[in-house]
Amino acid sequence: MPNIHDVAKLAGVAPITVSRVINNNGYVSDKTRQRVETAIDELAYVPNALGSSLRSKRTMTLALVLSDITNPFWTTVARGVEDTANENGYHIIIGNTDESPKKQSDYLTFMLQKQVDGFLLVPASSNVTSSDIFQRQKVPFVVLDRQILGNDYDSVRSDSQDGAYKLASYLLELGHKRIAVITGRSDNSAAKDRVRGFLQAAKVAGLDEDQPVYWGEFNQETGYEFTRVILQSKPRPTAIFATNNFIAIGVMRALNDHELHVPEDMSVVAFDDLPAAITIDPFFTVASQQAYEMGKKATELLIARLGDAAPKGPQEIILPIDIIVRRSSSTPLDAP
Amino acid sequence: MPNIHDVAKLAGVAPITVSRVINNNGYVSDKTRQRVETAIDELAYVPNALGSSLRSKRTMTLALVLSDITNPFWTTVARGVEDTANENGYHIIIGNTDESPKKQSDYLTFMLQKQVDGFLLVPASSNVTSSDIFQRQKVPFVVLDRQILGNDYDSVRSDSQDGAYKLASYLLELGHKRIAVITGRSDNSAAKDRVRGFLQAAKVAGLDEDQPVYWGEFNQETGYEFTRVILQSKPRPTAIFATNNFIAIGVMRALNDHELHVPEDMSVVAFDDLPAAITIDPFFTVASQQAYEMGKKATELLIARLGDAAPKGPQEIILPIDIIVRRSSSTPLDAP
DNA sequence: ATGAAAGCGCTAACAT
DNA sequence: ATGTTAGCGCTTTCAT
Repeated sequence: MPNIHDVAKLAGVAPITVSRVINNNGYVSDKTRQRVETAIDELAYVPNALGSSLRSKRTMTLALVLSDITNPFWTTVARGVEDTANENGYHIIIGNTDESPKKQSDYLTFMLQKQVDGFLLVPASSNVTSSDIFQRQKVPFVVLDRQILGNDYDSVRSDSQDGAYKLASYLLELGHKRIAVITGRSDNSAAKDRVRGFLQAAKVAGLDEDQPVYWGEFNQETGYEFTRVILQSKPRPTAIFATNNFIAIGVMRALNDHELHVPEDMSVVAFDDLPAAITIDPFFTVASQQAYEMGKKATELLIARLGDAAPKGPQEIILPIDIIVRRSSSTPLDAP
Repeated sequence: MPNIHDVAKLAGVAPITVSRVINNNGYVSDKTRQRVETAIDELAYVPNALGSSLRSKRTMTLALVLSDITNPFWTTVARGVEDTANENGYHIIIGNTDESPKKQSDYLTFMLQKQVDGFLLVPASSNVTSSDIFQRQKVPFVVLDRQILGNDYDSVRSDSQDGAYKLASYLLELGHKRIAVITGRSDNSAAKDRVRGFLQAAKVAGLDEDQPVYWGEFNQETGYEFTRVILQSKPRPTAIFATNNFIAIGVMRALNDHELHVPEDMSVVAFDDLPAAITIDPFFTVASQQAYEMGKKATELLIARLGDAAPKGPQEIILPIDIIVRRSSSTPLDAP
């Protein structure tokens, strides 16, 4: 493969001049630029980013570490990140942690080795002090969706507590008196915030505070299994509050298996909409997060940190949540 | 940030010895290894992969360039690629082309600059001779899902023609006499193969060969718009054959808008299953591709090429397709 | 079992 | 407007 030296020789200039043409900086006369570009084409020269980055100490690459790109919510966040990064001349590399601190740590190490300029992190667990590794390595990072220990970091997340409050209030106004909540792990701040918002709404509505709350994972199995438990419980709740989209799908599957109808036999509401692209007929009443916007805002903040536009202290951006009422919820019937 | 030199100094050895410890190759005594590892921990040393790759000419990174990670089919392929790559010590970086040759070309250039060891490519268009760029740069690549010009390249794809043949035959056996096909762009070999398989089945069944075929994009809009056209056409088809999952969703939305029931008023069959994770209640009769397997097989082939296990000539791996019958299809009623 | 020297490809810093 | 020099951090090659 030809290198910058070969191009320089063919064009009759010094390597640094070729570099100036490629990166479009410094002074190069039009005539010289022409000659260099011809040489580049002739040799089909592709600059080696390793050499460039090693010397310049910038890779123009950002790392996005999230739980699972299979979840349409995260896919949407990722597109927001990718689009915004590209607009600013950056590229991204993605890692899936599957909520495992071990996988997260492996990816962070790998990406640090690759010398990414900054990180966008959805922490696998709030208990892992993943921020240490960044601070030691002096790499800027932005935390998405969740909170971690300490408060001296940049973050972008939805107002989960308020969203849950509004979604629960809506159910309560319909007249539901007993609502089951199925949520994620207790070391996930979003899972906790959503439960907190729910309980707050229940309290305001004057309900007894021992509404059933089931802690599991943000996945379909959790939704499925706990719904089976809920259906056996007495008094049986008239509504189920799923704190993410996968849990909601598990809930629906369990209800279908029991031949129960939604919303006639059970109301179901959820966090996180499913993208229109993969939905035949939007059905769930949801607290809809601004997924694309979350990715965009976080990336803008990170890129600002990398340049001169860095804000002073740690930034905390909280995005509002909208409630969208659809057909999965209605006034309660009397429990059987 | 500390470098290999700092670690070497602290451990009282030469940098090359540190390198040997990190990469676990060459002879290092246990005692020396111990000292080096202590030094690494003490300094929180993270090896710089840029220096390493620049010298060794290997990045242990593969590029996956596909149309759109938002499509659950590609998400599944990507997980197959990622898992297989990781098992073999490789990492992947992903680029979305959105079926645009320009975006594809931009990503290929970027990834070549990053010196990836090999490419997994879902070509945006069969007309673009993207293989040129690889051959010039002498980077191994494997083509997924589709065919491109020439035949001297490695590829992994589903047997689209046979899958379409079986899916169409199934509809024909139910008694459908007029079936509309909605498919992707004609420069997409998979779109063409599926139409070809369909027409072949129609011919075998003795149907007139002017079954309506609508060429568009592999997206929801195409499914939606053409379904509206189909509903106006005379004689009206009794079944719609969607050649991918997004088209199928567009079809369903259009039918819902017209208050038509599936399968009572119209049978619908599709290529590509939707993942169980995001499906409440599997409904479509589908030709199901082995998405994960496609990613896995392609990655194994690419990694074999990179090592000594390289097969001789170009390999062409064709995966079988299964038909799964569900509730979206039935015997036809008389057309209105 | 360990090390010295050289160089991968590029650009920062400093000329001219 | 263009060039020279040096060096980013690592590993290949060759010694010992």
